[in-house]
Amino acid sequence: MSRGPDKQFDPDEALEKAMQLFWAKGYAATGVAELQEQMGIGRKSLYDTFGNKRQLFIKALQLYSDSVVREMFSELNKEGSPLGNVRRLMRTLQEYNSMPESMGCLLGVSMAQFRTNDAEMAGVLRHHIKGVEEAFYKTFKRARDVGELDRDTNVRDLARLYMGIGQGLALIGRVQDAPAVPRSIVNAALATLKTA
Amino acid sequence: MSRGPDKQFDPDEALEKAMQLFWAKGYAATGVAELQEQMGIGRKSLYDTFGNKRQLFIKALQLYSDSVVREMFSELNKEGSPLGNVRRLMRTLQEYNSMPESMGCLLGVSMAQFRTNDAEMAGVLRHHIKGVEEAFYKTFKRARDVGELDRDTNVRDLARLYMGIGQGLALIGRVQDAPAVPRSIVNAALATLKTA
DNA sequence: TTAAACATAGACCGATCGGTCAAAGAAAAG
DNA sequence: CTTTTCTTTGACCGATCGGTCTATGTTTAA
Repeated sequence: MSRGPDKQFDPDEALEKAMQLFWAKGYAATGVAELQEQMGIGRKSLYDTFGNKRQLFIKALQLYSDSVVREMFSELNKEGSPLGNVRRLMRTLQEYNSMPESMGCLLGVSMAQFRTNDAEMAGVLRHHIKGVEEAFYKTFKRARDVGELDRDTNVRDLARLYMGIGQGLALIGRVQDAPAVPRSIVNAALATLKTA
Repeated sequence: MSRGPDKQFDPDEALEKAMQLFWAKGYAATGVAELQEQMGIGRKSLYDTFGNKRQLFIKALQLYSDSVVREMFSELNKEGSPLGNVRRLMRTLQEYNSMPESMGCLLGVSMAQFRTNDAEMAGVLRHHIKGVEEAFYKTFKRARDVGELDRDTNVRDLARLYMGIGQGLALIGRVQDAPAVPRSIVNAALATLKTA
């Protein structure tokens, strides 16, 4: 048996580049030629390694969840006050989405390009945002357990609200040229958490 | 002087159809051939009347603000409790974005396709979402004046939060197949308004 | 050394992209 | 009528779309 030569590029690095491009421009507006240029690989390699544009995109979503989202939300798992962690995360999100060239959230950008009529893609996106919801859910539940939230707080609802606020914030950040609006959104969001 | 024949189509109706298509699919994924088919006009008529695809899209955004958004937010201007109006509006948004084929908000869908690097489009989008912010702002201010909100409530921040929640809700609604998540978001959002 | 299994670059495919243009038709003014 | 001005149709443009395929390495096993 022969195994042939190894790839001359790192598929993970290439996928990372593809993710960045999809993130900035969205699925439809990103061309394969542009992708292969950014990824630094030939077209055949792209199709052999990732299938096609759509499958590449789905893999990019997975990578986004596993890296960007995971990294960002790792804040929530730190020790100490759960609500403190939420506040720190939200301030980070505020800062991030205030930058003049901020690209928002790849999941949100993608939800704007697909709908339930594309059952597979809608399912993939639901799966990923469910992950965000769960991260908030665990944290708010912990907050309630330690008494930082009222005992009758519906932490499931609250988690979904914060996921929604995050998506709205990221979306709006894409077209903002000043930090005022993101700041307001996070200010008002965190103000509601004082009902402890 | 001769005036020549009138148009055989209603530009307003054609623009309405274009708006619907951009709304469902987003700017990049909507082709001109598709547009002219849905609008029921020839290609030359489309370009003579609306300029080009981009200008047509900008006109569609304007129409969306003037019709869909205006209609939806007229709820806020009704007499009676300002916060009651907000609650009714949010429940309407919840219902709308729970429908299995919901398309979210054209403004949000568009923010996902453009960024600050496209200065003109970013400005147009900022302008339109500012309108949403103002609608909430006036209502929350009125709520504070009537004592439905604490005197020290930052109504500007609150307005921006609700605009953000609305965008997040609309975005998530595009890929949801069950009403649970939109319901949670609105439940939790309205729960924070009880601090009157 | 030869053959099999892989990866590479890039030509190439039909289809579609956004946009233009020429020809024909229709209405109003003379 | 004719002329002028406008609209319509649809052919057409170069460019790009996503995707395939051939030809050429390149590496490993036999």
